[in-house]
Amino acid sequence: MEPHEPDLTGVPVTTVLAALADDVRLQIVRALAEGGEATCGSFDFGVSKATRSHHLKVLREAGLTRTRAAGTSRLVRLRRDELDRRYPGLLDAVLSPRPSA
Amino acid sequence: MEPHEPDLTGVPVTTVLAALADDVRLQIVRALAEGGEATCGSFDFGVSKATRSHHLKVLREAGLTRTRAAGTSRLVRLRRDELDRRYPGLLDAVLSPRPSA
DNA sequence: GGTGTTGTTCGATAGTTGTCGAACAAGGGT
DNA sequence: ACCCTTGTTCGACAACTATCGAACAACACC
Repeated sequence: MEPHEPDLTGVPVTTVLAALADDVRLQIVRALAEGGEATCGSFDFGVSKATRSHHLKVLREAGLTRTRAAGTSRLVRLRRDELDRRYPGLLDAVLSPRPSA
Repeated sequence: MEPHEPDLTGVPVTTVLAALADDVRLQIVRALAEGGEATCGSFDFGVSKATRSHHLKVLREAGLTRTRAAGTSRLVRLRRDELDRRYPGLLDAVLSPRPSA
């Protein structure tokens, strides 16, 4: 099965934003931004593994992450460079909003 | 009725992103970013006025816009400065993504 | 080959959301 | 006073989404 990791230019902005507009997924993205590559199982945010798998699929299909097999695990990483090139400042703004209004 | 325009610091990031993650609302925001203040009726993007009113409410309650009465109309404007202070680069990135991947 | 680990997929379900028409409210103009 | 314009609110409805347990698949290791 192909991983279905789309070209960033082909993904509507609304799809990217919708992918980020969820608490669990935002925590995943935050963890990836800080810790680099990680296995799916490392994202234990109080949801079942079925739900986790679903969220990772949403992120992947929105072009936010890439996944590669590594034995029985799968390693997920953020497509930081590509995202920063297409949406400069978006990830920074979303991941660490300024305390000022 | 109070307009329910929240303090930006009190709105979760996911709420802001969810508000932007809709095609009609993004068109409204884009129009506001380019044209400044505008009446609700000026946003005719193929939806009924009930739907339009709903979208404007979502934007307002997410802290993206302010609304003030002006006769029988209402004038809507983008909270650009506040948003740029709290989420630097977000609006720019969302409103005009680079063509490069 | 069997067992355990790691993820994915498949229903099912409850909650949310986008959409509409119709009814309502508030002003302005004549 | 009457009407017209402009928006909001109220059900209603369809579509989507987040969530789960259970079943399945792939791989490693003993």
